Amino acid sequence: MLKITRKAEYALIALRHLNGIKDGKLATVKEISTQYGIPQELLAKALQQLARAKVIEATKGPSGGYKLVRDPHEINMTNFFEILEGPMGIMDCYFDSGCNQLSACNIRTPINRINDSIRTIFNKLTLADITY
Amino acid sequence: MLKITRKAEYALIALRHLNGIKDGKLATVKEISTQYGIPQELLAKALQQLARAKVIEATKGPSGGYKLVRDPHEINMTNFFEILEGPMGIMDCYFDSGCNQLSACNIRTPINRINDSIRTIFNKLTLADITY
DNA sequence: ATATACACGACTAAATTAGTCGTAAATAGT
DNA sequence: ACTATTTACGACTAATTTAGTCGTGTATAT
Repeated sequence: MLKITRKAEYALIALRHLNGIKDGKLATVKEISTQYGIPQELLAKALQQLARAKVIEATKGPSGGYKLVRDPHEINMTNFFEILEGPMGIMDCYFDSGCNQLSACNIRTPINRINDSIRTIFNKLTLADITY
Repeated sequence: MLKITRKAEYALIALRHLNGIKDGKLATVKEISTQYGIPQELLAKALQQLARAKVIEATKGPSGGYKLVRDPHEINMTNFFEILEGPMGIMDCYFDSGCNQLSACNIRTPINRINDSIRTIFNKLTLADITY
């Protein structure tokens, strides 16, 4: 329970890698996936999502690859996870309104408080923190 | 992502319910499941787990049911979730040692810090907090 | 006895996650 | 222009996890 997906895990490994390479240099999906033993296609998808979200930037063609384009201090983990996995909450009702229990539910308020606590943690955590 | 299971959700609703009823009184699975619109068998299982863990106490037979036996302040949420769902961590490697990425992994340390933060939140949260 | 309520393992169904494949588009080097 | 390389992306399948059901057993109050 409370697990993140492998896709997010892989993406985090990749981001950290990108953060570690020299300015201007690029890293390819292939490089990263072989270096860390990650399924290439799956990592590719994750990086595509991050590229769409403008967290990283892609260059196509030979000698292409990805690089970080944002300050690692500006990439917070709530953001990061929501790019890859959609809304982050321990229960759907934090976002959805379509709940069948509805009126009877006696834990909505406390659950929301927990959610907020977790989101606060992830809001404060940036890629820079992950990098040490 | 980072979701708790429905079973845990149902159990939380039930615990809160048990916490709200008069001292000495019991509540049955049937009552709770109909009141909150929860599948009876699934709730039954969750409560059985909590009973085994001595968080609640069962009385069999007619006019039987469950009651809380611990001080709500002593039931913390890490405990609670781990009774129902096993080890709580955003990644398995927090507990498992059998990871295939292993040596190459560049995020183990930061991931563990995140895990600790989340566990700290849940450690501090007790059933009493959930009840308001 | 009987009806009520918990205990529990086995099973099925649904949903989510993980991973693969095929194809397209851009581009650097020749 | 051709080719090899690399990202882009949707469709698909496989694996795993979660949700929910069923059958059977045991305790007990009346």
